Amino acid sequence: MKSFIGTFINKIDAKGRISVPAPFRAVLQAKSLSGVTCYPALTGPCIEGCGLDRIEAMVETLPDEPIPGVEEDAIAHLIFASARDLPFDGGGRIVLPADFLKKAGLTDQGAFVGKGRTFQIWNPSALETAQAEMFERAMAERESLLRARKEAD
Amino acid sequence: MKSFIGTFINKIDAKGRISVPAPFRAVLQAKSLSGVTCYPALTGPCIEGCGLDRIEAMVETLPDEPIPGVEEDAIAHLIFASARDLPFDGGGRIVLPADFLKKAGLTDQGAFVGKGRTFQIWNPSALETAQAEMFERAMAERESLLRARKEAD
DNA sequence: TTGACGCCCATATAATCCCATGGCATACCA
DNA sequence: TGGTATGCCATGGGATTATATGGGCGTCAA
Repeated sequence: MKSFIGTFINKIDAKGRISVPAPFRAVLQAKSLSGVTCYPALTGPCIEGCGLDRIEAMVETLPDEPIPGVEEDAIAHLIFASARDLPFDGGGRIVLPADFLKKAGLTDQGAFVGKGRTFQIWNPSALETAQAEMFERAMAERESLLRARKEAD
Repeated sequence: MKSFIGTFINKIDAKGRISVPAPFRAVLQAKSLSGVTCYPALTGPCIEGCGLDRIEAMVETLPDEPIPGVEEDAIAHLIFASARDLPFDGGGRIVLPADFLKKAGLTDQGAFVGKGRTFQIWNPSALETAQAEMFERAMAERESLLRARKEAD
């Protein structure tokens, strides 16, 4: 199973088009997919994407109750209602809908960030800020772990 | 299971290419891999590498929730965002991306350092400095251990 | 009619492949 | 044992291909 790896910055043209990085396209082509499925990320100001197969797998995991509970309904709504299937054009580009551009603060450039099973599309400068924060937090986490280990000795 | 052992210094050409040492390639070929996966090391000014299988194994350990927590999201980000899959060319070389060259201070030469399950790529002179420091610290550690043992007698 | 959208082609640049070379170590032969 | 042949490996450069990106044209719907 190939995964989405690496960060690639591409341009967004006047039509809202952006090239999906070739390595990411290769991951999808391995599943015979000719497009990506995108939805607003719940964890940050960016767009998340994956293959349609993953979305369909999500459907399977949801309980198929005739009368869904409030929780399931909310989850289904968040993911499925706002998800869009974006097909590649001849050059491997997708068109980002206006609401996605707005949600992620995208203007002239988009950064594709690999996340393993999924990827995200960020405004490059927002990405830099967010990454710095994540790094800080990870380092702090690491420090406290080392301290705990030392005390345990 | 073969592991990455030894140190090899190879040239970096104008295109950013560097030959992966044949013994290292053999380790990867044993796993039917035709490339290496590299990422900036957290512990020092160098690039770390391993087989793609090792990264994919990490994907498996991550929880596969439709809605990831912020924590899991950050972990996936730190692992995958800065990693790159670098395939071998016909001569067993890889091309090092510009940001890797910068991170590790690489210019005309790179030192491949075996670390068992992984390996690292260093600027040769930076490696020498770092190794001297590591040696100093190891010796100091040894001294204090010996002293502690003597007091215990 | 005016956008929005899908589809096509054009192009510069960057990445990838391919082959040639020289050095080193090993294997082979006289 | 000395000398030579062979093969692998690291490296250089050129040719070919892929990629990212810009723009044009027809179709459909508001």
